[in-house]
Amino acid sequence: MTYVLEPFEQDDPPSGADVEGARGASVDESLLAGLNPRQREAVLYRGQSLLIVAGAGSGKTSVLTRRIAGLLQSRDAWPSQILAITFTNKAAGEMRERVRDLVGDEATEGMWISTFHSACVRILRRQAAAFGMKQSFTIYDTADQRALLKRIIKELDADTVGFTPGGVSARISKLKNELTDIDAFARSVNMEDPKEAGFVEIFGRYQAALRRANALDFDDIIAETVYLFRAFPDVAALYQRRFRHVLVDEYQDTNHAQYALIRELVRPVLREYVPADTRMKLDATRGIPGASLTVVGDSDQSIYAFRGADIRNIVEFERDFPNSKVILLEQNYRSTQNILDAANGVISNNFDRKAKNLFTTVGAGEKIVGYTGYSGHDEAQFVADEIEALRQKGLTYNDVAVFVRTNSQTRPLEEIFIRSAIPYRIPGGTKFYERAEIKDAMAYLIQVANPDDDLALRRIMNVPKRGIGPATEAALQAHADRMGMPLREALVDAGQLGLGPKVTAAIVELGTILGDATAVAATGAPHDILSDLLMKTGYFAALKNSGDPQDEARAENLEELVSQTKDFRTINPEGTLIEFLTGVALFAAADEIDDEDGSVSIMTLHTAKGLEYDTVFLTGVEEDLLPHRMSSNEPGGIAEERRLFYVGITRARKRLHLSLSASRASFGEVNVAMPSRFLQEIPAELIEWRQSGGSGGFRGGQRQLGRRAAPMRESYGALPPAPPRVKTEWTSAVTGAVRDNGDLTLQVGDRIRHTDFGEGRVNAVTGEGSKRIAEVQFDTAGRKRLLIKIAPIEKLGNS
DNA sequence: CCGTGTTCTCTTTTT
DNA sequence: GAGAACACGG
Repeated sequence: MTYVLEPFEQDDPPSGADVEGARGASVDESLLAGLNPRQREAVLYRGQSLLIVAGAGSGKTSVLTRRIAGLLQSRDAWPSQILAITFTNKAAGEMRERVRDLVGDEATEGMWISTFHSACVRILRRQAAAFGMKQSFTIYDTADQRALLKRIIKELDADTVGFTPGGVSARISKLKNELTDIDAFARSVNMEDPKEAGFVEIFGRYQAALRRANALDFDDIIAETVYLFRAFPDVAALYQRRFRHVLVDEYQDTNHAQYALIRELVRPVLREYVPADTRMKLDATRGIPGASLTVVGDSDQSIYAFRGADIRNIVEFERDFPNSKVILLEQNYRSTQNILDAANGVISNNFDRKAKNLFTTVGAGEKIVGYTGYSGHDEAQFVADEIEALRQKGLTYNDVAVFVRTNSQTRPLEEIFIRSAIPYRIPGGTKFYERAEIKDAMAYLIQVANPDDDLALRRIMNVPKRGIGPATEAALQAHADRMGMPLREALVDAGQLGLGPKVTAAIVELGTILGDATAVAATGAPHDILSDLLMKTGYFAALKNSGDPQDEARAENLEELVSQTKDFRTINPEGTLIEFLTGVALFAAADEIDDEDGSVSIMTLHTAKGLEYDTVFLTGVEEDLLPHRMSSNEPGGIAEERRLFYVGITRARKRLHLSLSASRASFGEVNVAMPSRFLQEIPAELIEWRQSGGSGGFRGGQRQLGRRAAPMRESYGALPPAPPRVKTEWTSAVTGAVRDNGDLTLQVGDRIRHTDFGEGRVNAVTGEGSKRIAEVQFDTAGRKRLLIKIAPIEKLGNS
């Protein structure tokens, strides 16, 4: 984890910072070097509110960082008066780095460059007392949230009437993103309806439990900050006075709560909240004018509607902030014209958008390569072969990214990459922090930092095994409820509960261990606390002494966690346990991308946003995957999927590969897949379809690891233009001819030949129509299941 | 209370 | 095809 803490204490502006500086001093010409006129304007504009509509690859990060540097240079701002919000911690780190390169080290001090969540957590910790929480509050991730909801639903027997943790959490999240709290919601809803009343009950209990546990979920982090500002104008004024320039990146992906937060931050400061001795420039009412706001975004790249992102925030910016200036950046500095033409072709199918056409001066570049495999593995093999072929031409693994729509698509890619000895990483896919043993260790740390967190305690109460089962836990819980204390305090009272001597001793010991750790939590080094806990509780020993071979790996993972806590302390010498936990909770997939570690990155299209690569493989361009099946019911769902495709395409600098497969395994079974409708939106002459050459499947399995054969497929050149929009069948010219065995009928006992697996005998045939599957016992390749319609097979006769 | 074996559900994307 | 939930026997 590379998360770097910013100073925790209130970093007051340097004395004199609220003086009206020598405004309008000039910006050094060198700061504007290489910028086009529009970009220059975006750097230099000094009005109240500015919207930069930045098409993909239009150099917005460059503009944003220079704008910040320019504000400093021209004395329009002190560093500490700047608040820049980015989408990921990684983006924040890079922005800080680039501003530092422009203006020097000390000039970035006190500047806040962070994500919405990090900034809000920072504010909330400082102001915790104001809204009745302890500074040590912990953050619940989606899994914690679900675990808690599951418990509540079970308590209420609400599962029997159809409430699921997932469904409820989605709904709560939505409400919080709309700043609808439990009271407002309860008022708005018909409580006669048992379904609604049930939801209100669950929501209420959930919120109460969070409060009792001194915890916030992701959505609370933003919403509570807004509520805090609204309830305490004096607290809001503190930040309004401090942040005179607010800059927000990826504005199209802000949700209502985030929008409201920004509105609060740039609100003028009323006279009553202006200190008497201020030297800041006052407006006519003797208040302080609102901070200047710069937002950067592109509605064509809005891909987080499912998370409450509201595209209207950017579309209606000019209405929301009157007298705002809008600057459009359309020149693209990233991709070749072919790639941009494909992108423009796709996105122009979204109606209801402002016309915008990306262009470049770098020339057409290479054609887009298309490939249709007959299975996910075949598609993955194409990617692997192509990567190796490009490597012969000098491309490095770092330059390559493989995009997927869903996480499950990474599996065949991983398998083939391992087989092909291609180094890869899956940011956000390792799920290190989601492993059971890591969650256990984290629960210990959370419990130590925040003893009110009953959920964390329940998780580790019997890990390692202490003989505390459900009955014992219930007894402890009952005692805690009776006394009105957190579960943690009940541990030390175990002796009063008439439990067995052995289990009582174990409980008291746990209480003591946790108590000792909490005593040093505020200042102690996280790695000391963690290794102490792992030793004293016997968790580490339990894994080491176990017979289960997997436990060895688990122990290693714990060692890895310990070493991460060490790294944390190296980077942040004063970093506390609670700060470590915050960093982990707010750590995002994109934060772990390392573009210099010599490996190919495999990631979801969502994670890919904001990134760029020389060579991009966009895989699974199929109906039901992209656009995803789930999106087709939702209003605007297809348009959002199209934007997702657009985002993927525009990540590529030089080479773009679009691939798909004629069949896709999901949820254990294989289904026939159809090419995505989006493919038809790309001018056909831009794509050069490669044939699968009749080969496919686990071709990689027949080659030696690490040694590469020359690229094996020949190009058949561009294929005829796409047919009109109809349901495409698999003989389609859209995607290049793919094998289609038509109505080939196989029966048990038939002999067949497969291009990769050789000859075999059909053992069974199952399924209907295009999904008919043959189970074949091959003479040498073992038993396989094949989709009869598309497998590269021929019938030899009946044996 | 614990371990094991079986059945069942589920898969979109994420701070 | 995996992970959770449940049932059952020690």
